[in-house]
Amino acid sequence: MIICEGEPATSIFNVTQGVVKLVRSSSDGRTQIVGFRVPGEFFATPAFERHTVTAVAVTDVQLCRFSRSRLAGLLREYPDLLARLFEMSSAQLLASEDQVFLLGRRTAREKVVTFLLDFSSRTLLGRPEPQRLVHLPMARVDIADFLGLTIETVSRVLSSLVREGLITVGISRSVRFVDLPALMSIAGGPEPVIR
Amino acid sequence: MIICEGEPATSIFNVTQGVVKLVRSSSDGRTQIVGFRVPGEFFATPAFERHTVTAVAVTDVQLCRFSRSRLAGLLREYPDLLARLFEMSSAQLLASEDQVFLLGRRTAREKVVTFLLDFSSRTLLGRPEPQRLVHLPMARVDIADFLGLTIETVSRVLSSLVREGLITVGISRSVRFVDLPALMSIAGGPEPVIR
DNA sequence: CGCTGGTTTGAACTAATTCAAACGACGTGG
DNA sequence: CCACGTCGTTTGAATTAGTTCAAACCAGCG
Repeated sequence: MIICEGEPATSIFNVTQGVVKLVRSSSDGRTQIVGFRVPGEFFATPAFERHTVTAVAVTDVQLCRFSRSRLAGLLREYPDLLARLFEMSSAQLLASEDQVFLLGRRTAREKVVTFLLDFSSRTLLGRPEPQRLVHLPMARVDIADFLGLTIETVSRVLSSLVREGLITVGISRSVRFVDLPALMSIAGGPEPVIR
Repeated sequence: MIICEGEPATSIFNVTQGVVKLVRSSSDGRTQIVGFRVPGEFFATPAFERHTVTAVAVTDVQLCRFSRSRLAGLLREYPDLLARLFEMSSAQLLASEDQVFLLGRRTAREKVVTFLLDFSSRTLLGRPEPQRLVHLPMARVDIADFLGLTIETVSRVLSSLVREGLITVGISRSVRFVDLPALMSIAGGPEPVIR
């Protein structure tokens, strides 16, 4: 666990290696992952006094920490940095709204396929077209917690995708996209805005 | 309709009267409301070239529009304004993550009660304690679209809350909270962070 | 070799949806 | 002023997507 929901926010983090999950949880034990962070991405916005999420390492991670005071100094020194922070926060808002649509209006199958494609395109740094192969570093329980499903449902959907020949699952949580067009048509999603 | 998803973003808006809904929709007709905006709140972030949501007036509205060019000028003139924008965007991100938890991990009943209490506390400008009476300007279909439910489910939940004596519904979409403690315990939600 | 933690599969169940119909408020026109 | 149509809302019955509970499976590891 890197940071914990509710504790005083003293730093922001940049992931350089590995994957981090951001979790919201309620007192009765239900948890919802509000996002994953892969290398190159930030978490723990400095806009609030306390952390709004719990951050947990999904794999071994390497992080770059900026203390709040250091950040304040940098902001004075480089005024453009604030614009960059604003941009990042806006991009995260956009991603969060995508997730809202996903959770509110899409079926289990659509959720899983969308997750596979999204995560795939996010982890191949720079390369534009969707990869045919993606490695999922997180357990089923994390995928389920991200998609608002149970692990059994995630597992069943993956099995059915394999049965229908759309994907194959290899060892160590790797997934190969066999019928990419079909997968993309299942993912569909909100009207694609040029982003 | 005030702005439309995907069209070039030329302005940002501040609501001064009435209520606006922000909608994401997919090509197959499913829609998800990602937020409501009440007087005092902004929408249509200037961070992207194109609008990421469709904004529709729920009631008669009065808006204050800032063109992008005007905003750019203001940003040059008042550097602190950017910090304010960043804050607003962060607050919206927080709200969006709340909604993610709501959609992903809570039951229909919890969703509806949470919505009632949240909307109530948001519309009473300034007054801190939750009001006993709230006016819902939007139709059932909008509540359903916000909570990822159907109108029938929303209606059924409200009926059951009335039957159990937790609320009463008056004319013209007004709702009175009869047993506020019980409602708040149903709403519960993620661990309350001091915000 | 046997244990452990994650994953898959099966069967029963349930929360929420779907389909259908009745209901009620409201505005319009006779 | 009242009948009528419209649109939003409520209620009911049947259906289903996803969950729950349970057991089997499997890979990695001491």
